[in-house]
Amino acid sequence: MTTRTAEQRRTEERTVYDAFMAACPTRQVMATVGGKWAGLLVNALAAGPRRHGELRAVIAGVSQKMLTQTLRELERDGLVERTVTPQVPVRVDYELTPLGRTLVPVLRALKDWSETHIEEILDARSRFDAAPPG
Amino acid sequence: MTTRTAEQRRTEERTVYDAFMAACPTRQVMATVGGKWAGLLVNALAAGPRRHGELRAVIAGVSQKMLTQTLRELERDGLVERTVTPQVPVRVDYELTPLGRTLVPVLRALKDWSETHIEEILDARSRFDAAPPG
DNA sequence: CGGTATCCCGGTGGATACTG
DNA sequence: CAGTATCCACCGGGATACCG
Repeated sequence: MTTRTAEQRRTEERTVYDAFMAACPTRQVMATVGGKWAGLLVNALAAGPRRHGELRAVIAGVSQKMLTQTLRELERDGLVERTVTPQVPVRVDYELTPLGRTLVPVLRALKDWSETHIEEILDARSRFDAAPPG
Repeated sequence: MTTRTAEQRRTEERTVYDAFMAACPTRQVMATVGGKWAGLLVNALAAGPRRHGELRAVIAGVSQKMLTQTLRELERDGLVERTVTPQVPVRVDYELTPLGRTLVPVLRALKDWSETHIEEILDARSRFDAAPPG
């Protein structure tokens, strides 16, 4: 039988979708920016260049592993530039690239929306969680 | 000795940070909206009410588990309203709430930024990945 | 048709220790 | 000070099967 089963068709559709999703610009951006620390980092760097250690202090709570990792991702995407000054001990500065700076307003819009509506959301959650179980 | 060790201090700081992060509106919003499907879902619902099955078709690739799960989260946050019409078989419609609709422009801004700059990002990645290993 | 319940895998991200 | 290397716990999310 040449007819595909429902399973086969779904798997096929999913493959197609995967390709589509992988190409989706928004998802690709979210993969980097949607991370736990990326947003905070871009925000912190919006004020100007910062050293690794300064960021650790400002972001408070981030492990140096995640800090380095997130900075690498942002650097890879061309949002942040890493500058090494060879001295002892070595000095490393991070700053937003022009591309990175164009992202700041977008993130701030998201932040503004969040701060404006967080109460409504929290209220909605309370109501939802208190909803009759039947 | 009443003096705290460095470990203790760091753990303490992290606890404080945790409380702070947990309260951060942006992070709370991202927890819901940053999900793999939430954005696409809000976008799909921006055009009007849709049934569960319709969404499965439109979003193409989402499992019904994730669809239901994501819709629940959005409903819990008051962004989506779920309407059950008791008939056989039962009919369920989803639509954006007024609050949910205010999120649409913000998401679109993010989408626009992504589509505008995705090429630059992709280029940056290529350059970064091709960078001299030394 | 819409939803729930399980099981399971992989990625994210935290702790810790070590290098230059 | 900045970064790398492990190890590991947790959770998002996919597959599958079953309910109303």
